[in-house]
Amino acid sequence: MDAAVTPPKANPPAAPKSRIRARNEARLLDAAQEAFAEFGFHGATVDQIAALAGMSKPNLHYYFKRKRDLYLAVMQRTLDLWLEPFQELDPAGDPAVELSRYIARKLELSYDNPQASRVFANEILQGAPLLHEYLEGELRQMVRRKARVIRQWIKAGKLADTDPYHLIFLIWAATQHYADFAPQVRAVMGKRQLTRRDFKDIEKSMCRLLLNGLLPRAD
Amino acid sequence: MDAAVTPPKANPPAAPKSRIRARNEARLLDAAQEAFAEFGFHGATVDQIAALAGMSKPNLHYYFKRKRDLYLAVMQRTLDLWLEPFQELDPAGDPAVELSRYIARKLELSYDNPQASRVFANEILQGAPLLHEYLEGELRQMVRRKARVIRQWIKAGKLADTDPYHLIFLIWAATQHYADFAPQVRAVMGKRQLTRRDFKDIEKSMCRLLLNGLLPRAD
DNA sequence: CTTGATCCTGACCAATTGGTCAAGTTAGTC
DNA sequence: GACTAACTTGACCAATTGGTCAGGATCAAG
Repeated sequence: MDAAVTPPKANPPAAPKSRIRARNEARLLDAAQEAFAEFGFHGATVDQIAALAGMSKPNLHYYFKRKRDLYLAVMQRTLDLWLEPFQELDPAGDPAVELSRYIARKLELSYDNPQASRVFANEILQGAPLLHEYLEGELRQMVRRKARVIRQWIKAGKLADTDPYHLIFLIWAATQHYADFAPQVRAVMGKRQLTRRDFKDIEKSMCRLLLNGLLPRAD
Repeated sequence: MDAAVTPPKANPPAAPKSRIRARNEARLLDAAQEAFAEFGFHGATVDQIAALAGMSKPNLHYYFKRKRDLYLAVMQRTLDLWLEPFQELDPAGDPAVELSRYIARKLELSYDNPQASRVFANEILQGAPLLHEYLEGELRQMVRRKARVIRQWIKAGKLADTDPYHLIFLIWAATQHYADFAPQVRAVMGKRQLTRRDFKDIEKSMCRLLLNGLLPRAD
């Protein structure tokens, strides 16, 4: 909960947060995430979020001065959650294992917390007005670092020659697709819900495809 | 421009469309697509769309009674555009060629018309309230048919064993990612714009990855 | 039990927005 | 040129929405 996103005006420097405050902020964040995920920033209303959190609108504004602050806070949370597995890609590990694990973890996030993914997707879709700095700063550096790792693997002959950036994008796109486009996936597959079991299948299919490719292998 | 989406109330049965009407509807559709792509359904305002199309709001309403009608019409157009290359996957062709061509065409669409992709993404993200029927009907059938084609290819030993549905989702996710998440891609890659050249690289990288996989091949 | 800070609310407001309408203008046809 | 249908608009409205405010309730500490 620190420097991942730099809000226009830094939040009041960490008041020690009473128990009530902590509880209510958490509730509001959950409610806001739900609303923003379903209706987008513009579509979600403050009244609605307050109602979802079981409190009055003025009380919401007591904790978050502006709708945008709430939105930022939600996104902050998501980013912190997403960074972790990406960071953990281990240069010393076996790429097949490392990448498979990363895919597995990203898919888990899509399964456990699709709302977070949707809020993020929405923001990017709108041109990322609030995340611009973050994307060009922190995220870019991090990807650059990991791209270097992938290039090492390639040089070491452990991975086929491929553009690291597009590989990363492919993994992001594929894994988040099952959160962001869930309604389409469900409709096309004719399922009412995607179960944990389904996600295990997805994981297996995706890892195999990425590692071995579509063309049959001799071995 | 027919049954892809069934609007709640069918449009007035094709009045012969004067030249002025045709021109203005086209302008409005373009303007609406631009606005919806950038701000989403709720975020885009009717005034804004009218202004973008160079006409007054009441005049807009003369052509499209409700904001939603405009939105539907935009989506209709996109769907028609997208179906075509998917339909053309040829069971008799070589899968490597067919899939590569499909990827290339989808990427072209992402490059030429990212707005359309974004409007669609937005709609799905919001739970696809208006596209539900289409997704569960027409699209589902079409995917089922193409999944069968892929299974044929697998059975014939031309393709590694993989789940056709997830393969299709992967291609959709990967190709549309470059339209929907363009701001992120640009920021991470440190480019101000993705050029046609960039898209050619993406195409090459994606096709190779998908066909050959990440693990080095003996041959 | 008092006191001050934190928390909470009903009532309200200004701005925005989707949509309407009566009245005007323009284009096409005889 | 006259007439009709198609097109266009300024003015307006009702509803929604983000946000405020003054004052009341509650909590924790002395």
